[in-house]
Parts: sequence; structure tokens; C-alpha cells
Amino acid sequence: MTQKRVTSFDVAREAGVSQSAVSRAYTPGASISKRTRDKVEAAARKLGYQPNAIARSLISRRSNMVGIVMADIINPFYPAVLDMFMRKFQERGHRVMLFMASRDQNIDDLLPQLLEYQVDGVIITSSTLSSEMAEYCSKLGTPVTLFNRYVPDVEASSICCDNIGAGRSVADLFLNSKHQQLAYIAGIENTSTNKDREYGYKTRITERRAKPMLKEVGNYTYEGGYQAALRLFAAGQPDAIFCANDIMALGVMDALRSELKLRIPEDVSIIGFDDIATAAWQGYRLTSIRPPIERMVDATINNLIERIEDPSTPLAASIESIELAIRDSARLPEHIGMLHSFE
Amino acid sequence: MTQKRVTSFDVAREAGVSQSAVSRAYTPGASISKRTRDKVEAAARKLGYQPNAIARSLISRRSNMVGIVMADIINPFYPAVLDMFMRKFQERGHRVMLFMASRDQNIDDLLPQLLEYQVDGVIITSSTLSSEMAEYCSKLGTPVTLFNRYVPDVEASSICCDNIGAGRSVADLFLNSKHQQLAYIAGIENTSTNKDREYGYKTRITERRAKPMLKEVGNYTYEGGYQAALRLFAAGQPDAIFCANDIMALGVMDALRSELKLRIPEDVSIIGFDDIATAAWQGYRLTSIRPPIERMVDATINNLIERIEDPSTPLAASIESIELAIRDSARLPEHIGMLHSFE
DNA sequence: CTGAAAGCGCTTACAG
DNA sequence: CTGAAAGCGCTTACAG
Repeated sequence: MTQKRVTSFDVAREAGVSQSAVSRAYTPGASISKRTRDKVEAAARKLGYQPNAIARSLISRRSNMVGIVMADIINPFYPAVLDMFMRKFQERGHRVMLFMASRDQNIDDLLPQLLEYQVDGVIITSSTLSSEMAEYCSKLGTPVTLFNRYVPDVEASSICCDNIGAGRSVADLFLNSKHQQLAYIAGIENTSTNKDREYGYKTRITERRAKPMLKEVGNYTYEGGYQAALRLFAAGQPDAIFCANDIMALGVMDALRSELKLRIPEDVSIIGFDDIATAAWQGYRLTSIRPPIERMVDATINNLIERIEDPSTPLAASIESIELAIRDSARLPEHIGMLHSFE
Repeated sequence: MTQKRVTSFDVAREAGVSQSAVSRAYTPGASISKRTRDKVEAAARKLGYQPNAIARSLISRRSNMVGIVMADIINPFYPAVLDMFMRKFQERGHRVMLFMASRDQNIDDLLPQLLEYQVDGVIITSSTLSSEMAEYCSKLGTPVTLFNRYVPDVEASSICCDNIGAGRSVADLFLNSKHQQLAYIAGIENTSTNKDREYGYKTRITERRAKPMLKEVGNYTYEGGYQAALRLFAAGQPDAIFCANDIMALGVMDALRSELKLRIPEDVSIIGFDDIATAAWQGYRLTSIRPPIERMVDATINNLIERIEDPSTPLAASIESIELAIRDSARLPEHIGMLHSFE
């Protein structure tokens, strides 16, 4: 049955050294002789000892855990992001406590649960927090970083990609290749990602004095995109559609092909956002905006850890540039290479 | 800056009660008068106090955290599973510490990192552990449950679905609808899921004295399925293919349509496994075996928590029955309803 | 380098 | 119901 846990005192007794010595054997850089360490290691192996990280966290006031809040894990973009976060934190020896939020809800009520466990820092993805809650974290000394979201005037770092620039570029791409009627399929309307993508796209269309864009809302889901496409063509006849994410774009493609009998890209050009794995599948070959996930993840982790280690580190507010992954779903100007980089 | 944390002593002083009283105010069921509790709550609110879960874990020897080990989060089946686990644990007030393993590796070296944090229990998905490690956990009193995997003679519970039965049923389905040459696309060959699905399928084909099945390995990925399909048709001419998971089946469908110019299901029938969301997309309409995810998740959580609360609870070894989600990728016998249930 | 001791912030018998 | 006290299993000054 459950046997008594073996503690550093047990190991000390077995090894014939003090309990402090045992602790030092497990503290990198502690001053301990090789002889003592060897004795401790032998005793620990014999007894099956492993330090208790909970006790260590309590006394050292450092849990070595970070909290990650995710929502929307059904959209394949986020599992890829989570996977990358996990691997990098594991490599660095950090543990992660995961929380699942409803998509794009405010997570003020979730945060106390994280804070209770004294996580050293928090990463928030596809959700937001109030500025009061951010201030509370900041007072507690727990740094917070928003990944792929921002909220103005909040005491948190924010790592995004250039959503506005992406929208502008897509508009240019469509217009440069002689599309007449552009359309936009929105994600969840009040998210910063959606607002920025839409703003850039729409603004650029206006600047170039093209026909005002058509728009429907797809809520970032396949089914939402599918239905939005149907509504779009019931109301008008666009020949170019920018979708706020890939999974909606895939729904749009299926709707055009199976219900509307339109050819892609001959009749309609489509560009998505995220460059998820499915976008490259033979059945779709979707042209898509590719955010630099790895750079964003690295920036997020680096800034968070810096702020954990030195609380005076300034907040980050970075906007990483994106690329275009060109495949077959859009008619584009001829001079664009296989992988186009917007700088 | 980082201000001194407010502790139960601070709250006690503010409220004019003992520190024990503060603790009791946060312990459900503790004997404390309403008056005292009110005073504590007022003081706590004023000071912004929240109990330190790390200290609680240390003294109560219960962390209220469970560890979940996942691999293969790129396959959309697992994010859906993770999402369900997360929501259910959050509802019950458990925290989860997440670990990412490489797919189907042995996670013996990962477990100590979990155990160090005194998780109350561990769930392992799409990976395995050695029986030595399982025994070690058991000695420590930390229950382990394998989700969708089993390893023989190991001190861990195991919740699976009926992989063997599924394989047999698919063989019957194909044979009953007059397919001549069956084929199998394997996942990762040494996984229990793959072995069981293949065993059931192959055995049933033999029992019915049909032509021996063709086989290629697709390693559970889209690309792997795509390439396996090409190899399959270079070597033979199957008219029915059972794929060990959906994502490979999708790759197979794309390969048949875009490279081999074969029609589905007129020329070739395809059945997948997992019933992931993508299987229902218009572009695929894949017929697939649907494991009862929610029942499996519930069984996993219930057994784990029971064993946490009462270590004498016996191990579970459950095999949940599966269903067939019928769509358009396979020619099937006419008398099967929309959603077929194998009991 | 080493050990004795204090203390992290709680829970929980124990006595009243 | 309430408080004083012990103790969970460590880290880390402090003194030698």
C-alpha cells in the first residue's frame, strides 16, 4: 500500500550526513563536496528518494510552474501552438498547469485558480482578461503574457503577428490580380485578431477606391464558414474572399464546390489565415497567411521568463511579420514567388 | 512591485480571530460559526487574501492536481479528448499538469517530473509506461490510468474501446457488401490500438475465407496515409480499405482522387477510425468508427478519482463498445441505419 | 564544505 | 465553536 514517503531526513540518516547536505546535493551550484554528493546519491537511489517539489516551492517561493490558458483547442491552430509551448517549457525544465477557457471569454474568474497554485507566470491564448485582473497579477508579481491577442492599456505583455498588415496585403494581392468584388468572412467579431484583419483589409480596399467589400460572419468555425459562404453568394457575387482563419476558409471551399458549383480559383479566389496543416492537403491546397508561430512562441516564453527572473523587465508589445503560403486557391499576380514574405 | 504576500496570519490579525479560524473559513465542512466566517471573509476581501494551495498541498498531502500525459496532439482526435478532460477536471475542481510526450514513446523518464509535484493521479494517453514504472507509482500511492492504450500485466487501469471488435465489424461490413479485395492501412505498428484493429480485421477476413488482406503502414498521419495508398495501388487493386485512423483515411481519399483518379465509394470503399470532426466535412464525408469518447473520458476520470480517494479500489480494465458513423465513403449493406451500433 | 536551526503558509488533532 | 501548537518537507542564511 501507500508507504510513507521518503524524505530528505531519511536519506540523510542513510547517508550519514545532515539533511542540509541532502538538499544541497539537489541544488545546482550549491557548495558541496563530491564525496558528500556521492554518499547522498547512493542513499537516495537505495531509498528511492526524490525531492518534493511542493515543499521546495513553498520555501523558495518559486513554483517553477507556468499557467497556460487556452480556448478554442478545436481549431487546429491552437494544438500546434500548445504543442510548441509544451515542448519548449519541458526543455527548460518548467512545468505547465493548463486551463481551458471558453473561447474568447474573459478569464478573470479562472485566474484566481491559477494564482492559488503560485504559478510563476501566465500565458493567455485566444482569451482576454480585464485590466483590473492584470493589475492584480502585476501586484502579486505574477507576469502575464497574451499570445495572439492584445487588450489596450493592460499590464501584460502581448505577442501578436501583423494582422492589420496581413489584411492590407491580401487586399492588394486580390486587387493587383484584377479581382472585382472582394469579400471578407469574419471570425468572432470582437476579437482583436478579427478586428485587425478586417480593419487592414477594408481600409486598403477603400484606399484603392475599389468596390466596398461584402462581409459575413463565420465565427472561426468550419460550419460557420460554410454557412457564411452560402449567405455571401445569396447576397452578391464576390470573386475573391479573405477568411479570417483557415478552418472557415475550408468550409467556404467546400460550400462553393459542393453547393454553389463554383470553381476555385477560376471563379473565386480564397485566402485564409493560420496556414494550418490541413491547408496543405491535396483536397484543398489553400493559399494562406502564415504567422511565424515559432517566433511568436519564443518571444512569449522569453519575455515571460525574463520578467519572472527580473520583475523590472519592461512589458513586451511585439508584432511579428507574417508570410504568405502560396498554394492553389487564389489567382495571384504573377511575380510572386512560392513563399511570399511581407516585410 | 512585488508586495509581501498576504497570509492567513495577516487575515487573522485583521479579523481579530486566530489563524486556525481563517483556515477553517476556507475548509468546506469545518466547524466554524457564521459570525467568525463573516469576519474572516471581510478581512480577506479587504486584504486581497487567497489561500496558498502549495502550502495546503504540503500539509494535507493532497495536491489536487492530476497529471495528463499526451502525445500526438497534432492528430485532431487528441485535442478533442484533452478538451473534454480539461473541462471535466475543471468542473470538479482539479488542476491539471500537462506533459507532452513524443508519440508512443515510453514515458518512464517523464513520470518522475510529474511525481515530483505530488500529483494525486496520472492519466496517460497515446503513450505507454513500463511495468516497473507503474509499480513504482503504485508504491508511491499514485494511481495511473491509461486512456486508449493498454499494456499487459501493468499496475494501471486501462480504458479502451473495442478495437478488435471494430476491426471484425469492418471486415464483415466490407465482405457483406461484396467487396473482393480488402486492404488495411496501419498506424504506428507497435501500438495496442493498431495491433487490435488489425488483428480483428485480419482474423475476421480469414474466418470468412476471403482473399488475404493487403497492407501498408501509414503511421497515423495524413501524409503517411497518402503515401501508403500510393504504395497499396502500386502493388494491388483493393476495392475496400480500412484505415487505422481518420487522418490517414483522409490522406488516402486525397491520394485516390487526385493521383489515382479513383472514385469513392464507386471504385473503392474507405472506412476510418475516430470520427474526428473533419470526417464530416463536405469534402470527405468519411464513414468512420466512432469511439465513445465521452464515456471513455468519464470512465477514466471516475476510476482515477475513486482510486485517489480510496486506494483499495480495484484497477479498471474496461473496453467500451463503438459505433459506426455512416457517411458516403463506403458502399455498405443496405439494411444498416444511419448510425450503426455494434453491441 | 558542513550542520543546526529557522521558516515558507498552511491543516488538523488536541484541549478547552 | 475556538485557539495554541505541531508539523508537512524542503531551502537558506548563519556560524563554524
